[in-house]
Amino acid sequence: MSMTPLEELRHSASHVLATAILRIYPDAKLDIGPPTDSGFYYDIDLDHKFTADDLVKIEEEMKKIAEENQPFIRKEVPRAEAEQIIRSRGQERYKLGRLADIPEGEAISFYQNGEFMDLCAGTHIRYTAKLKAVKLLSIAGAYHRGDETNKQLQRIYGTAFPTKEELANYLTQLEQAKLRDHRKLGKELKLFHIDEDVGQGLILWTPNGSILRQQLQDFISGELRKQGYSQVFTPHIGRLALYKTSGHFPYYKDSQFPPVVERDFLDQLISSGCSCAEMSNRIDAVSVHLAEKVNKLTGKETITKDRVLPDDQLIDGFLLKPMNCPHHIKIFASQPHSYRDLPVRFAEFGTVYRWEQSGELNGMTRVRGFTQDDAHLFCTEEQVPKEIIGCLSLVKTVLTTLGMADYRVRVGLRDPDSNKYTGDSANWDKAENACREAAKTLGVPFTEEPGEAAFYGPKIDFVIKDVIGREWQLGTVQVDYNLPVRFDLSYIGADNASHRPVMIHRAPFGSMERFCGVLIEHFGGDFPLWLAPEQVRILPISDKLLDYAQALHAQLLAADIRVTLDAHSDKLGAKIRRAEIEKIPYTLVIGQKEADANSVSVRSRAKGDEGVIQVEDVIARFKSEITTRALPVKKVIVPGSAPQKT
RNA sequence: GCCGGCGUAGCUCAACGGUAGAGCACCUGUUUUGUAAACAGGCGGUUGCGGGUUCGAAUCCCAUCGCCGGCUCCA
Repeated sequence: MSMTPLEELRHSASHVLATAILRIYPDAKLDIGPPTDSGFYYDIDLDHKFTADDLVKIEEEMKKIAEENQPFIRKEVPRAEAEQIIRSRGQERYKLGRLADIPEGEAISFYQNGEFMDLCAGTHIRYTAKLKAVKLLSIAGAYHRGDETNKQLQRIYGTAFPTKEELANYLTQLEQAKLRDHRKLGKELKLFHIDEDVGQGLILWTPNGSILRQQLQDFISGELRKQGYSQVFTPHIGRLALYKTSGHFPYYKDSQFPPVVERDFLDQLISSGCSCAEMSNRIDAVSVHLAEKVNKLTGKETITKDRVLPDDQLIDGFLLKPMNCPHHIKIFASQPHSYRDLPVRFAEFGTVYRWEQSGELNGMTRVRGFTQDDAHLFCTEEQVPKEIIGCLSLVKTVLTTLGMADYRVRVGLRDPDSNKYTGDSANWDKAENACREAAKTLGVPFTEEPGEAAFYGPKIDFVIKDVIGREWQLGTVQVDYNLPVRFDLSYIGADNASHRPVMIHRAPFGSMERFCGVLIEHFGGDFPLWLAPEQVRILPISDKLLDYAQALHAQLLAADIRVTLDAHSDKLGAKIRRAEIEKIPYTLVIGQKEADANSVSVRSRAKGDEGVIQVEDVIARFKSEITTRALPVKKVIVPGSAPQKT
């Protein structure tokens, strides 16, 4: 495996990090230290817990090692000698396991710099003196081999660049990215709130954030009408049996909110002294009737005998819905369908709830309750390719409209070694092919990733990075041959026989919460006019202009523009400053001159003072900018800093 | 869930064993303003919640909740 020069530099930095750590903490047991996209890390097992002060000390030691200008020397050895080297250095705890990973017949190499020697395939820079710009960034926990049943090690993250300037630039970039963090902007611009009394990962949309979301929903709804979708509404809960039929329960029990058990059952259970374990079994269990039905439809023992209990043993209850599909399926199944009706497309902004582990929650991007811009398409097998392409074009429309170009496309296929997938493999092959072919039409590079499929079918995901480089799946299109079988869906074909439809699940935004989180960061809070919660603010330069200001305010409101009036008795500069901080796209300054001429002085956030314009003209301009969903002009000024006074 | 760090006024932060403070925001006056901060006064905190140590706790200890960075997970 060859490394780029930058990776080589960073990987060498991780060796120097290990060298420094062993100098200060000789008892440290090393695991691995690879380069990453933005730097490097080393995983270390040590009783002493590293602190921020330790990082400073370690970094100083690393500088010394760089100054010592040690050469990196490669040494290839036979396996037995490798083992002996590792033992002699007291590093057998993890390194022997890493040695065992190297296949027989492959070269076993060590790299030595100074007194330090590490099992390593390489490659490296030639001398430590080339490490001129290294910075240790953070300490984190990480499981050995990424397996949570293994011991958790301490991971030290750092980064390195060829020059000090590049490092400084990178660190500045990191700082600036933090200013755009949706959690920070969400608070500053009053877009959303998370309250611990309401619960972790549950978003409260404040008025400003609600405008943003509503605008996006209106936008997508308009696109859906053009594409022949039907709006539906469904409740937030469904009976357990529904999810036992779909297969979502109990397979995903750990990532669902626990079921709501009916009161009668609860009373009964309490009086009968039912144990927790027994209760859990009886909730998970499936009736004889349902098991037989599902097994017959799927043609195999999908629901095993050990999950079946007699009806009087079953505990009924409801589940907060973890997805909308079963509800939409039931709408489809509620009426007979002819091939002439297909495709049937049901759309709903459907709110779902999932029990994410507390440590995984993150602002709006990883939450426990979220609203998918969901839809389910029911079509014939022949219609699948065209429908997938239709869905993809919708996602593209969305991303293009918002100027989001920095995303990647992932075709999620099943993992051939896993048994979590339902349905027969011929259908899987068809569905995977349809996805692959549709992805090719996108005109965007995509990767095929085994193991990324949903349990019921393959999918095409749009993945976008947040300001600190974390990837989030947004839009998704999934092909499903399985749920139609489980729910015994059918339509009458031209041959007057019953046929099985194919389902497509799709959500161009993914979830409103995650999408808005990413969107806030994408725009850094400087939303295009059509999305800005407050589009225009009127700034009278004195109270004497209030009458004119109020008339103007009414006029803009009548034109359906989100406008406010700053009636504080502050100087103009203060009003402008406030509007800038709140990232209001346009301010209209009015003084006597403007009032006399039925005009306004326009100041845009992007360009500053744009001069005096007639009221009718400025309204027309705003309306046009809103209806075309124009993207904001990039500001030249760096975010967060005021322009210098001249 | 796990490892580590952090919770002080609406916001950003100070006080680090000895009477909880500043700026901004907000309210009230004064000011009537021309493109990024007028002036004065006022309101506002059982220091996340609960225990403990101490003459005395925001500060030290324990527990719990929440947040942050990773890890694991993500239908």
